[in-house]
Amino acid sequence: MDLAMLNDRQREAVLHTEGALLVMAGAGSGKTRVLTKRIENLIVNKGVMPYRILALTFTNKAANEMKDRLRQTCGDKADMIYAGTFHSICSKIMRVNAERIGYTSNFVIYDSSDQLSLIKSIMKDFGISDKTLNPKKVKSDISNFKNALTMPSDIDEENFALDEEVLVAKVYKMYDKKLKDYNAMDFDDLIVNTIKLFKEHSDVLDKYGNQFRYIHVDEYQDTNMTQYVLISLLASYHQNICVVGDQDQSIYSWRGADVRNIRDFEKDFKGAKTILLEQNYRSTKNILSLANEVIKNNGDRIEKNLWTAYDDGKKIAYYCAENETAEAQFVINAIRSAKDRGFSYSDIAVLYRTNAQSFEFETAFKRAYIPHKMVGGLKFYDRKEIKDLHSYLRAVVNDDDVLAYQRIINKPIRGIGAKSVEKLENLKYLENVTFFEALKIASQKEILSGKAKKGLADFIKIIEGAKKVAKSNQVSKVLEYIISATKYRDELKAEETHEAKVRIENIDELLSQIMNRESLDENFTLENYLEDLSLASDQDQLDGIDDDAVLMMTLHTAKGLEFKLVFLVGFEENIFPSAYVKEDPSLIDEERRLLYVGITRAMQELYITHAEQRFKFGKIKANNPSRFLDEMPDKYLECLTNRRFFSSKIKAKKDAEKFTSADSFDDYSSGTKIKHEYFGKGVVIRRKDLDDDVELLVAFDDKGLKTIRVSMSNLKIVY
DNA sequence: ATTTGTTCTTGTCGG
DNA sequence: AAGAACAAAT
Repeated sequence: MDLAMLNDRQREAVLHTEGALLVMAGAGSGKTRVLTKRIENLIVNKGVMPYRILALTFTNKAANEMKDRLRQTCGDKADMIYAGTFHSICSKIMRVNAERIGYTSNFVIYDSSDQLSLIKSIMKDFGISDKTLNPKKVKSDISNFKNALTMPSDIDEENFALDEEVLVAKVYKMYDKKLKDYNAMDFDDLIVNTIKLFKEHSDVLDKYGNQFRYIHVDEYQDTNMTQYVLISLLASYHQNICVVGDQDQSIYSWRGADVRNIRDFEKDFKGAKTILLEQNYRSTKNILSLANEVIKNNGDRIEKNLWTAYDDGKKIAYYCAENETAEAQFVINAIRSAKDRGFSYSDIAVLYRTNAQSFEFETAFKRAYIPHKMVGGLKFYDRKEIKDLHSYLRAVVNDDDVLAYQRIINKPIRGIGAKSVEKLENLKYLENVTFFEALKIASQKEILSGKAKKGLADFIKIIEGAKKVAKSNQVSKVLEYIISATKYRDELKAEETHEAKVRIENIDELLSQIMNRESLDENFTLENYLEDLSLASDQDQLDGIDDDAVLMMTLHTAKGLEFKLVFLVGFEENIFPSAYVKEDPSLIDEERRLLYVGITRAMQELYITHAEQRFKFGKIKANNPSRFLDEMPDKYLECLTNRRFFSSKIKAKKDAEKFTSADSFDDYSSGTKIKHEYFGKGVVIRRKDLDDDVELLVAFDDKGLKTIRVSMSNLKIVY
């Protein structure tokens, strides 16, 4: 095995196989290489059987890449290592052992939108309005309960002082019951139920604990409490656990990730060794220095000395555009120039804070004939027609997937409305049978109205037909059956709209994707398909694409990736950092870490852009440059704008002083109610954005119409 | 009483 | 664009 390509620290991490090991790996310090080499060393030099190695990665793509690299040195044995995300490994374990905790192995996995619709329907049943409880808040509360391993049975409502908390607990209990009744698990359940399985069935834990002699966890800074518990249980058998991570790149606290895991690793695993990887092999000095300068502003972090042997490279280009169109145009020009200088499209990525920003770039790229690919975002699989067809497939696999049945039972319209569905679900509980059984019973009895009864009979026929096809045919055949039996395509065709045409194209695309998978893997089953679908990550879309195209994605999705050229766009207050920091200032540190991740994706050139005005929710809004701009020393930056660059920095500071407790320029859109020092209360009629100021036409309650400049007046927004 | 069609509101980040 | 609230139709 070739260890020469590793530096001393990396080599140490590769060879330190016994006991607990924490690798603090700065951005671009070669952690993937270390993990792969480490596993290779275990297999090749230490003769460890591959199935005794567990590697938990952040995406399936990372796991596949690891296997691909290992296959080159270890051969087909590489496929036997257990590599995957926490969720996919847990799902694998649950499929084998589901019966032990009251599930069957064909359970479905509910995604966020499934969760939300289930929560909404439960709230409706309880008569809780959306105003009393925000369903999204309930969803995150439930997730927090699960991530703290607080089971519904652990909750005693007596302990809650607030009515709201009591209600959330009530919803949580029903939510948990329904998931079990539906033979479904949400993402949190995959982990929590595996822990439950291990705790309640020591023989199962023994099996896996003994099997996994070497455990690896990548991106450890983004693991949550349940994931920590899970690996602790498994690692208690052989104590060989290696985690890799970087505190400064922790960007998922909003979904339960807890940096305490990485911070307390040495306490949690006795005798742990820590190795620091501080040499960066990715970026130029300018890029790395900028990243270091920015992240310095975070409190509560361990100082790190990330360095590179590379040259200074180009300065970071900063561009302040007039509006979002000009911002996209600047990016296009810079891409063309990069092409002329010998870069490929695929060397380039456009990174943004929110998916909504992608639209402008997509249209601009299309117009400019720049090949591009959007990663993540509104996913293909989130489209209505695809979700409908998938729900049919889910219904075929799982008789109790009530959510899937609810979605499709009246698609196409069969006269089975909400009330009928409610009756049907009641019947399921009354007769204590699966939902599909309940449908069959209902169609024989006089429970539904004539029209609904007829529709139900048709529906049952379709599902039974599809089940029959599924028994002895490939997935594509089942789907084709469903499409023709439901006349799904025919109905769209009859619509004769552009939208319907696109939907038909999507359906055909879905079919061809499935057929493609079938041609590659003869054991490709419907169950496999649904499983892969629910566990796929955004980055997985990059697997196997080799088009020469500019990639567009969110900063979160870009984690772990690198590009020669990076465009960091929308560098503005209320976008990056997100407007949510206004409500909760403690969020700023994570925004800064996200920026750190963004900057360190760049290898050679980094461009940061900002639009002074942009359309948002149908209105023009002016945005100040990101406050993070002030944290970037001028010596690393080069201004590529004929507009005011440094003045905008000064302006931001000036604004901050003037409006410490008030609001910044961007909040004075038309319709805003304001209060003026002398003129009193009024409403903004029109706003005009000047170079360094904003001019407002205001209708004052007492003084009539006045034109004022925001910078000249002491204004407050009246809510 | 239910279902179907229409208008209105809303919008981080994702396995 | 999609779901929710509301109005109209059966």
